Amino acid sequence: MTLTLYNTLTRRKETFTPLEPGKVKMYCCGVTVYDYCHLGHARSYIVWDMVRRYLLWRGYQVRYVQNFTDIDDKILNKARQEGSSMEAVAEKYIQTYFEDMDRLNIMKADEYPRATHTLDGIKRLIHELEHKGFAYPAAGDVYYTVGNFSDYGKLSGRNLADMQAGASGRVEVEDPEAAKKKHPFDFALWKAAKPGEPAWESPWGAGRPGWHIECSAMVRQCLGETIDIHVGGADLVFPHHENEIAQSEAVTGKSLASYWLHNGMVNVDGEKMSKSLGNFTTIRQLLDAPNAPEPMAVRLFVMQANYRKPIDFTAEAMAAAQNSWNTLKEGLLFGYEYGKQLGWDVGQASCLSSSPVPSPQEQRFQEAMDDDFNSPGALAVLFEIAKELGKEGNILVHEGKTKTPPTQLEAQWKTLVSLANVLGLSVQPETQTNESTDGLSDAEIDDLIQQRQAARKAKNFAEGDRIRDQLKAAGITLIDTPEGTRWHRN
RNA sequence: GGUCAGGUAGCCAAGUGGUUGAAGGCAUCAGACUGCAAAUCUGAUUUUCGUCGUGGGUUCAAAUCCCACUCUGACCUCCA
Repeated sequence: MTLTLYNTLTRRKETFTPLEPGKVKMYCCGVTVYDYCHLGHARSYIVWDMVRRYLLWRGYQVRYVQNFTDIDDKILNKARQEGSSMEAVAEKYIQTYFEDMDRLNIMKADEYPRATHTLDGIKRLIHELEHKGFAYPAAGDVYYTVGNFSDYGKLSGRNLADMQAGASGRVEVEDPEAAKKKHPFDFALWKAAKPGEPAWESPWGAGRPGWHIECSAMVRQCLGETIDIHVGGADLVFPHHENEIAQSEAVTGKSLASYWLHNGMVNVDGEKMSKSLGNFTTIRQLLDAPNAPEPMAVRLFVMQANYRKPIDFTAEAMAAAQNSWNTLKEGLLFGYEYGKQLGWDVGQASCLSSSPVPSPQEQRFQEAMDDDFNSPGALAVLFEIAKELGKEGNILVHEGKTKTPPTQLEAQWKTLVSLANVLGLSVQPETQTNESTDGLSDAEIDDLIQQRQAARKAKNFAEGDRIRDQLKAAGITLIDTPEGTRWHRN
């Protein structure tokens, strides 16, 4: 089986062939750190985390690099608002980025380059561009000469003439840079320092780098002149990624990346979630709200759709994803709950590895994921196993034993856990049982259940139901079975 | 206006010519179970004509290929 992926550059699915067998160099455009991440960011990084994990599972050695843009007007504005500095604002939101991503179980990148740490590489690149005739200085700024790069527009499928025609019909915004540019689509590589703003010395005078140049410099510095996979949000295709190509390829004469992958946007009421529209929900707002979905439900929400298609964020959809996760979670917890009873050595989930011979489920999983990361198809396999284990678990609870051989259940469970892990979906069995929520201890709950049982035995159902309601209000759900009452925290 | 991506059953979402009489999830309803519930299980909402945005066409055969139309979103400005 071969892995195929949809390449924005060619607008079709292609077989994946790394530059170097068995190794993948992957670069992801990260965030500009001036605010908390919202669900659009969450989707993007969940998707690329999934891709990375899948490549690892497929046996590739993956080097994954993701940047932080820590020089930017929006960061400066924020700093002014808060009476703070650009560094302080950037540092704060880099930390909150990590906090949010940790909760979503997103693996750490191998390297996190920052614009402020890449100035030498940026200046060198601009210098080379200037030397090769792709850049020109203008009153302290330096601009890229779009017209000199013949491939300009190859990624986004546009040409300069069309864009100018289109732009003419749009409202012209007062742009102080416009007067300095030779061509309206030329873009800034270096911006002259403004009074009171952070600036770095350069051959063109004090100033700071433009946005696009940092990624070109970082890719080159961290991964080399050509990488395998370059990823980011679909809104970055133009102009950001187009400009990256223009910058890097003009200098190296080699293609920047073999494959360009882009994730679809998160929509709210049919419109893209974005800062400017004000229709965004931050990751922490969502996860910290009352009745918040679990982080894994958010992952599931994202992965239940194809990564390239837009998804509509609604409270209903999120609630549905939480319910879906509950189903999956039950299957994932099966081994922790019943493994001992079935006589198998559970060991540590992290040590689980799939058996050398792929099971039919693993094959179907791989088939789906090999097809441009068809995570909805892959999840169908997980749900089938989880449902089956859930059923078996129910039988075990009610009858104390099952007809299915324990070794078979063990294999099923291990398959489920390992495949779920490929999608970054995992459960923490310890915290499932030892949560000390809302003051009620396990003993107190057991005691209340005893009281309820006594009341029911005495046909005092009003009292029995009262206790049930009381526990429900405290977030405890009771499950009555012929053998007794089980309970769990919601 | 230009470029690109899509419109699948109550909702989300796979499926890109016959084994799909549409995977999987969610939801709702009914039955079993229960003192009543919850959880769970079974079935239905999706089985013969007419289901896959609409209308044509190709084919022995189409959700799946072709043409036209229509609707939606993204990008063309910072944006994951």
